Amino acid sequence: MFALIDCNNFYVSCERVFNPSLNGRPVIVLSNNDGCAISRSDEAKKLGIPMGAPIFKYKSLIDKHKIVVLSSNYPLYADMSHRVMNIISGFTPDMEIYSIDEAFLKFRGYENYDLFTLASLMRNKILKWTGIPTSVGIAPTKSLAKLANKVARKFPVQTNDVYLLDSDNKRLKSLTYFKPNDIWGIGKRLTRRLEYIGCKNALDFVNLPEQWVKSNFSVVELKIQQELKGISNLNLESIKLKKSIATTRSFDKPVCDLDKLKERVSTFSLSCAEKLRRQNSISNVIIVFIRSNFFRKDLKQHSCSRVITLPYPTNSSFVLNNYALKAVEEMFQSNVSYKKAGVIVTSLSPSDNYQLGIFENEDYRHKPLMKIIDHINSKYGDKIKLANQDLTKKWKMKQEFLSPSYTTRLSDIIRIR
DNA sequence: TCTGGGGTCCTAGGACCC
DNA sequence: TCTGGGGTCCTAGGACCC
Repeated sequence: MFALIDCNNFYVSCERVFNPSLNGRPVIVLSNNDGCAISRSDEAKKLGIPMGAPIFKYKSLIDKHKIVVLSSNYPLYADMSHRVMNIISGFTPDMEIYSIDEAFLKFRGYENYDLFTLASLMRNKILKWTGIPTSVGIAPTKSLAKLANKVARKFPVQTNDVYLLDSDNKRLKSLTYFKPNDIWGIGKRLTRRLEYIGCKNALDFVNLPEQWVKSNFSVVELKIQQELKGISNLNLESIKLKKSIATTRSFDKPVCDLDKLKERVSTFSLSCAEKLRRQNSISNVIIVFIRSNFFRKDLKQHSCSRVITLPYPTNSSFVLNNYALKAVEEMFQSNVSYKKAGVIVTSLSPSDNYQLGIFENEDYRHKPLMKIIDHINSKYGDKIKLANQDLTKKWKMKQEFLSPSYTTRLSDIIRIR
């Protein structure tokens, strides 16, 4: 059996652990730049704040119901996530950390155990040790465990936050209850197409001919369909290196100036290079994109990306930076206001084991320098930059409602009188 | 006025190879 | 008049996840 354990309203729950006055009140946590609501307490959900809601559109609702608004505090959430995952890993070695607030577990050889009781035990331990409430779904496949988790979340009182989907009757009942959109892997677009051909609930999707699903959608949806029939197709995935690494940002104010845009892309490419070195990878392909604000239909739109295959794989800040800047110069249009840009490095391989180029390879010269820079920057904060980067900290994320880093910064630790 | 960031996987079409 | 088959790699874009 597989289990999916999910932290309820994770970011909001993290905030509540250290600020209990938020309990029972509607709370939302915002995305970077205080743009959208990305975590909502049950109270805020009930008031009608949807996932991803831009807050400026909900100002009156927020004022009217005194909804507490917080900026996202990633150091706090990452640390709390770590603690929760640590506790979970004590229950079974077969664990896949699926996201910051979710983990899949596999119970091999647990035939004689009562999984419902075991899951409740795990849930209570996490709540007691970290203060984070969770829900658990248990089922024969990963997709069904996801669905079972939805049942637990939807009916917390009836299920005690744990749902064991262990019979065909329960499977059919759950599939009938949920919409295609509730299925893990079926999003808005596919749901629209499914509804068009008459699928009202998840069971209708499962009953479609497999051949039709494969040819009209793809093998991904076929696998999901089989998983929902109880045929296990997806296994736990072991921790592995990232296949791509990205640094992308929206700008507070639109950027019309090439030099400013270059400064941003430069910083993003260096950030990617640093992340590459941290996981001991090198990249062979770098993608750079810039784009205007597509919410502003009244302005001239421009969205462009360049995929550059490097002459040799590298994680050198200098090499990646040079190619990224060339790409921006090529793409930039002078009469456009840019709202977002990003750098993605992909086609990654291990840095200690790669094919050398015959003619050009500056990497070996940069390597010791990169090591020193990384060391200094991690020890003293980002002190070493390239000369074309912003040295004045002009680019700062909007975070007006930021909570303290309770668990990761000494000066922010709570004092008890 | 103000609308996030970081990932994965798949497909189609074009260009190229022998 | 009539022009193959089996591959790889690249690019761009789409769909999904949290």
